Amino acid sequence: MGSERQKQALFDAIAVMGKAFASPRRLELVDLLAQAPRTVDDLARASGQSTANTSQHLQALYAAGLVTRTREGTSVRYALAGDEVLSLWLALREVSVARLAEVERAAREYLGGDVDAIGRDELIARLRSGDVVLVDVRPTEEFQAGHITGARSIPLAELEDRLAELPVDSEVVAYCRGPLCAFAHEAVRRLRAAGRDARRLEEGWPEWRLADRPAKHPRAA
Amino acid sequence: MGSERQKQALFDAIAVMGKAFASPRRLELVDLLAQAPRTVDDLARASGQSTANTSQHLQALYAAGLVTRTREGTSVRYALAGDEVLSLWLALREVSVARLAEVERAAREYLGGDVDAIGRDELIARLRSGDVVLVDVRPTEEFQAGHITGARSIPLAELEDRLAELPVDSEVVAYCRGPLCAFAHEAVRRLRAAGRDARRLEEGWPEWRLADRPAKHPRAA
DNA sequence: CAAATTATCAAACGACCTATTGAATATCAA
DNA sequence: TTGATATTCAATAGGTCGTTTGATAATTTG
Repeated sequence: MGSERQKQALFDAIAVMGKAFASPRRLELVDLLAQAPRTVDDLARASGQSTANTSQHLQALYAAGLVTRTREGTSVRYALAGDEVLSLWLALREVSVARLAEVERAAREYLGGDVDAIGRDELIARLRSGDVVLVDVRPTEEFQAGHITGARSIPLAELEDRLAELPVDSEVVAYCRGPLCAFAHEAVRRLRAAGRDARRLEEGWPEWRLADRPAKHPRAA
Repeated sequence: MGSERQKQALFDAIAVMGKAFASPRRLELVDLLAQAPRTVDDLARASGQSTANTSQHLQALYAAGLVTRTREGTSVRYALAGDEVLSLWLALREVSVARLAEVERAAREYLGGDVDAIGRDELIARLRSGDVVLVDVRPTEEFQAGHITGARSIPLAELEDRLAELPVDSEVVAYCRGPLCAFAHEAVRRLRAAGRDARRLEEGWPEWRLADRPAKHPRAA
């Protein structure tokens, strides 16, 4: 029968993974990696922290088994270690939104005013009948790493300049990184300001992919 | 559009929940609460730490929204804040076993030699045909707080004394707190040593209960 | 009301974690 | 080989976290 010391060693080992989720900066990196694999430098720029610090956090995530890394020439590309890790992150995020008022408040503040949303099932039906245009407003690299089948890529920064690409008579549905990402909210607000009929998809690309919906994987699994 | 500062505030808030999972002692408390609600004193004794320390950790868990508490006379009873929290804990544990070699190693060491196991579906079939006895080897209070229908309670400590209660011609299936709990492993070893035909159930009570009621957030599963 | 039980608080010390800085290493291209 | 880019390492300082100890608050019991 296992001893008390062995049981504590077990919890100590599990807490290594728990600790990995204990830093906001690391969570931000995990959230970025949930969209697409990236290099250290890329992650440092996207998360607005120094390269050395980013590297250090990535190594902590690596030690916790949450990410993999592969050398690519002069760069090192990090990626989430698997879909279980992705769903663990999504679950943590979801529970924290549900149970921590402060998270909910910070999310509302960050996302700005609420905009009309559309659910998965309705989107699929509308896509099938062809009377809706689906737009991926994330950065191009993330779109290229994987996106919802049938979506076209118009990064938020280019939205106003490329309005002409969107048919005037169809409703536009925008999606981005997930329910806590501000891109789709902002896209819908700008589309509405331009007189378009627009809603945001309730979920983002990672949630859609996990739900095993039609998706395009360039780096096929 | 949300500012960088607001985004960081959001991750800061989520990290509050992450931090709650960063301490082995807290994880042990969560694991105990996954079996049944308990008082501070009870948890302190069960986890082998001081009352003051236990109370402090419980308050950290409370601040992270992972547990609820209710006063009951002179005691305070803590409980997991919901099934989402339970499945989040189970998910973290599972991923850590899958991705951290050290967890897997510590688990093997703690559990002792491997013993034959039986899966959920097979157990249900065998229970229906009546040629198996299901034994819950957890402490009595945990059995009383909830158990698999049809199981009888024989805490591990009483197993040898109560061998006569188990029919000699039926196989015995033992279950406990979960796959990282040593009770069922040890029970099977003792039953075998007593000449009985015995296996352990692969999962424990919390997993069984969650599987019975499909999660409210199947996306996170 | 006083005593006993249970839980929380407060202070203090040590241990650990985080961010920064500057140096060191690895890979590629010339 | 040298230079350039990308990443990691090492050292440090500041902050946070965890445990212990002893005292305090809330509730029940005598």
